[in-house]
Amino acid sequence: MGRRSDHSRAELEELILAAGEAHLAEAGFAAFSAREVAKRVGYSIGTIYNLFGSHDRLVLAINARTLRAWAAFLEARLGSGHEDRIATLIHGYFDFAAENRNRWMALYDHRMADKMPLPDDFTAAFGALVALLQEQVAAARGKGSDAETLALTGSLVAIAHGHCMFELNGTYEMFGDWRPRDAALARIREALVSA
Amino acid sequence: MGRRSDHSRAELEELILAAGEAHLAEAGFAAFSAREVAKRVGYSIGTIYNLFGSHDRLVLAINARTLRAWAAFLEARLGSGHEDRIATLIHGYFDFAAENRNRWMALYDHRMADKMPLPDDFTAAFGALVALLQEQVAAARGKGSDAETLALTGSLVAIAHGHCMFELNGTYEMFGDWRPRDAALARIREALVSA
DNA sequence: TAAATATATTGGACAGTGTTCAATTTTGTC
DNA sequence: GACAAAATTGAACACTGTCCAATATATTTA
Repeated sequence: MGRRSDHSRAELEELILAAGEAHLAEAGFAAFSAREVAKRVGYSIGTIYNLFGSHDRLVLAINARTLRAWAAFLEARLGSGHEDRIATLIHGYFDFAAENRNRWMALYDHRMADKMPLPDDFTAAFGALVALLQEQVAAARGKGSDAETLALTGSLVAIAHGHCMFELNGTYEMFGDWRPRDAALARIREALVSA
Repeated sequence: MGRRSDHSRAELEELILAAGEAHLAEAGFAAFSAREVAKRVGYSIGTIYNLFGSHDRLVLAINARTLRAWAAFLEARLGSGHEDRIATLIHGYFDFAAENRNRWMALYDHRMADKMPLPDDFTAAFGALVALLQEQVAAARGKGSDAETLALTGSLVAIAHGHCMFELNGTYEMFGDWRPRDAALARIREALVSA
């Protein structure tokens, strides 16, 4: 029924993303449905496709939000003034993932079709998160070029990711009473010492 | 229709799993379809449901095969006689994942509904893979209880997993010219030294 | 052997999905 | 008010997982 000035374009986008985020958090990636999001905001499925183009891009837009929320979460933790900033980051990493299970999982559940380039806001959100982490890694090791620090950051994030994933998907049960979170911190400390 | 003695129950299962594996390898987890598997083996969709019960359990059965293939792949590499067995394992880990992208990804794409226990053959296949790895970790460190070795194995696998995932899903591009495979090996060496 | 029972197999039906797009309704402009 | 532009709709399409009454084949019994 034509342009509804109930909401501006930007407001409508925000509305859809907020509803989509809630739906994703409740249902998980596999059960996420664009039609359900449309139902929640009271617009038709067509409108969602006009604004976001595809299921994929809607998920990516929500994922970009998740990345921004994650970065904000970590910054808040860092701001709380604990002096062991690496431990603060690792616990923040795991806590965010655990408290936002489905949203965090969706970050990795979603595979982009072939080599379609990622939307800019997604890449930007990821870049901001990486920059935040890199800064702390740089401070923790003191020495080394930016390129080396960036590469080391990649490795430390990969460590955290692997351990966090195993904690959330139950794989950890295969390894006795192994505690992924503590192990991640230990491995990252070892890597920083060796660097 | 009716019972076709063309294939015994076991033969039919094998037929379906082989076709399903091929389809999964070609299409990837997101596009995997039980109907397509039925089409490939020339049976109806109902037959697949009679044998496997659900889409989920069909995927799990294929995933169990992938785990067994992965373990066999690693054993073959270890048998080739290179003396640096840790490096052999890491390269085997990454090579298998790269050569069987979609099948390897499906291992992690698939999330079981809630706390439904995994089928026995899946758990067994996973256990065998872990045992294989644990044996090499035990040899590499020489000392320590079985429980400690198992926990360390979990941590090393998590490191490999995180790095391998970042290599396959393109995340590595965010970290300059970082090479996940080499980094994984370096981190694992550090962890073994520190252990 | 023929009849009765047990077991496989089928494929239509259902509710849901992502995606497209002609038709419709609203808004902005002259 | 008339016209053009833009936004919104929802039916249509091809697909999915899942269920299950009907059917076809095997096996067992008489």
